[in-house]
Amino acid sequence: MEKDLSLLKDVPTQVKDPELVKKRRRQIVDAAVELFIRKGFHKTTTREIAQKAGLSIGSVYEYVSTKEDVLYLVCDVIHAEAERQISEALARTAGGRETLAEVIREYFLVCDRMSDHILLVYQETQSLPSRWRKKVLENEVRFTGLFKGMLERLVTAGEVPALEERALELVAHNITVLGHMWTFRRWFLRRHYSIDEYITIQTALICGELFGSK
Amino acid sequence: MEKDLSLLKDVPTQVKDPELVKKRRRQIVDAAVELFIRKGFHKTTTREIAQKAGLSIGSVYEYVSTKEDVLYLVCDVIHAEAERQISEALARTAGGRETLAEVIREYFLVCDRMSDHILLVYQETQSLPSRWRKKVLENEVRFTGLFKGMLERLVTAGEVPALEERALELVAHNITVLGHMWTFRRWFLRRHYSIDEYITIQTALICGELFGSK
DNA sequence: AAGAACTGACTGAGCGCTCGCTCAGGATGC
DNA sequence: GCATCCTGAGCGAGCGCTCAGTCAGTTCTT
Repeated sequence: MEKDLSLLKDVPTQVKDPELVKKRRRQIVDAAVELFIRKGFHKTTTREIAQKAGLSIGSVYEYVSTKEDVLYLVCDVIHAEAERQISEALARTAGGRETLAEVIREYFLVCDRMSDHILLVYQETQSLPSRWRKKVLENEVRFTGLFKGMLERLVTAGEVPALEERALELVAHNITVLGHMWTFRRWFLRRHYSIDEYITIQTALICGELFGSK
Repeated sequence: MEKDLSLLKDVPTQVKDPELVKKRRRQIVDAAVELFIRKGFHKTTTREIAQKAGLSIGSVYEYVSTKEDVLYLVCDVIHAEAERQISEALARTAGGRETLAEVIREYFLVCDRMSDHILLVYQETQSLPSRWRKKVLENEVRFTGLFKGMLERLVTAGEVPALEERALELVAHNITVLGHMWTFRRWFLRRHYSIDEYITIQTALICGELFGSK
């Protein structure tokens, strides 16, 4: 809900009723996500978005002021959804020895389920006005921060050998990006590995990074 | 030169003289690379490309038949350049114990130098007609294959412990993508790590993957 | 040698169309 | 009857691509 407020500040609307704004924007975003995934941002027209959302173009422009606004809203709900799922997974795990493997597993499964969306963010972030591109990138960092925090907790709990802080941070980035790799190399990886295999092998490799010779 | 022929087959031209085609396409690609990097594919107009290349739009369309053709040519020379540099590095290294670290170093340095170009390929591949998108992705696999080959040679030479073939292949992918990571997270990484630090830490981590537990 | 005929690279005005966005007017609810 | 929300025809800027025409250089003809 704090989120909603910040969005209302960032992306202005002509419509007074905040509940209505929320509802209509949800319609718009849902329509846009599917179209952007299928055709890309540039090849999707505002008319298509309006039609699929069940609104007229005029109405759409009551709730956003540019097409880029729509893209920003889309990126935002994708991030929110991904972060929600990961936070849940982090909260679920006990914090013991198996935490690392469990969290990696959950995260990679999220990447698998949301691969279309992750790809979308990767490819279209550049089309955002720089002010919002920055926000999207900050989200990525916050996201990686979740892993870094977990790793640090494991280190202080003695579950994982102490590494330099900088190395630990890079491991967090590596985990994040290896999840993304499953999405943007899936045209190759899916032909050769199941998601379970992928998770198993990558987990072993990451454990090698942490426990391995240095 | 085999390459030139295949390009002439893939991307037709009205102009008879092959040397001239090569020269003019070089002008077009050079102009387009800079514009695509700065403004993106969609926001760059064919007129801008023509002007920067020192040709009229009409002339440009003697050498390509669509704007997408230009993008494909651009992706192609980027790949060719990257592959050339890596092959050279691979050939230079002796093949002994230090090969792995050296090749990783060279590769990451290439990624650093070419980061704008790598980013471009990542973001605009989707704008290619599917026939060419496929070709670009095949290039990525061939590229990763270079690392896989090197790793296999190290294993048979006994420099690296034997891993399952599938794990070894994923390590090759990981190396490739961690190089790319330096480019598409540079807005963050460059603020916290120098390229040398990045190489040192990542190399240690990758060695952990290979020599580490499991 | 000189003109005629031809070739092929190059030019750029302009066609046809798309698309983001607007705004005057209509519907609805209180 | 006023505020709020919705509608969609229409505007106009911009874009990819075309094509009738130019011209330097080459080949053919006499």
